[in-house]
Amino acid sequence: MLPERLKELRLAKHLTQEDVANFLGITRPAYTAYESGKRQPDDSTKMKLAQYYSVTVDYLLGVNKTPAWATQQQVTDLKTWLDDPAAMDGFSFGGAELTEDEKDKLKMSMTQIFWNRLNLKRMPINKDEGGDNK
Amino acid sequence: MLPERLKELRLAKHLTQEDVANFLGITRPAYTAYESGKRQPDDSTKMKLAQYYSVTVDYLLGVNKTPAWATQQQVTDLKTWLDDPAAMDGFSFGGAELTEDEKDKLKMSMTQIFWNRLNLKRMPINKDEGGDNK
DNA sequence: GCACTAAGAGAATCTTAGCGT
DNA sequence: ACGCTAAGATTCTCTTAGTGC
Repeated sequence: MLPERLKELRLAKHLTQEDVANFLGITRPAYTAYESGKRQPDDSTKMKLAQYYSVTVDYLLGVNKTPAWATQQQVTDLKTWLDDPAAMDGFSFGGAELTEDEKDKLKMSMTQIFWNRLNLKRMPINKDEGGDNK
Repeated sequence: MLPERLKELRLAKHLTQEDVANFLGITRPAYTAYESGKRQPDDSTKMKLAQYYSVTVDYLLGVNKTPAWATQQQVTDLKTWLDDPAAMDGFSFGGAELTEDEKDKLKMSMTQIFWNRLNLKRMPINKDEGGDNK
């Protein structure tokens, strides 16, 4: 998932692999390996990339995917709510309206909260008291 | 930053290092190294942990910190807005109100958007046309 | 010029085993 | 019980050098 994101974001800004490699302070082949999925950048590099493209690390990793246990009804509910213009209408940020990009980021976060909420209902965290100590 | 987060989240759930290690499918010492900061979990493990604790990977990595270039005025503006109860008043999510935990997560995302917005004004992305081709 | 691949050195990680509280 | 450390083997990453479009 991370390779696709990197390529998508890079091409959207009309940058070459060398441009990004120079920004990161690494060589071209090293960055190529990221987009090829052969190697993975460390945390520091990932955070640099996320800030460079103004996205979250979660987005780079593809965390905001629909979980496997999601029902079709839940997917529909989420989409309906996110696509409702009223959801973020009048939602100002320190006096200034949100841009479309910012709304997208906010929707991504809300999507994550949405699935987390359902996940908590499905798998409440409870300590495993009963061990295998015969 | 990640070590502190892991310990903080684990203790909040009253879990032992072994509990988390078993969940991740690794040994106790391996997980201990994460909290000690001696080793770093791979992406897959980080995503597991983020979902386990219902937080974002950005939060685990400490991305939502105040940037170094932030002015005191900006910090104050952000805090004032986030602390305003009206900011998220009447903000329902598919009919259900947000919990305090969910509001915190949303505030974290908005904080990130806030700093990203200011960062874009400071450092607009422009391709480096002028190379060193003498 | 841009993107990809190969080989070698270097660095990080995991498990097993053992120590301290 | 819980948490931390040491040593060995395994695995991954980075740079340099070279190929194709």
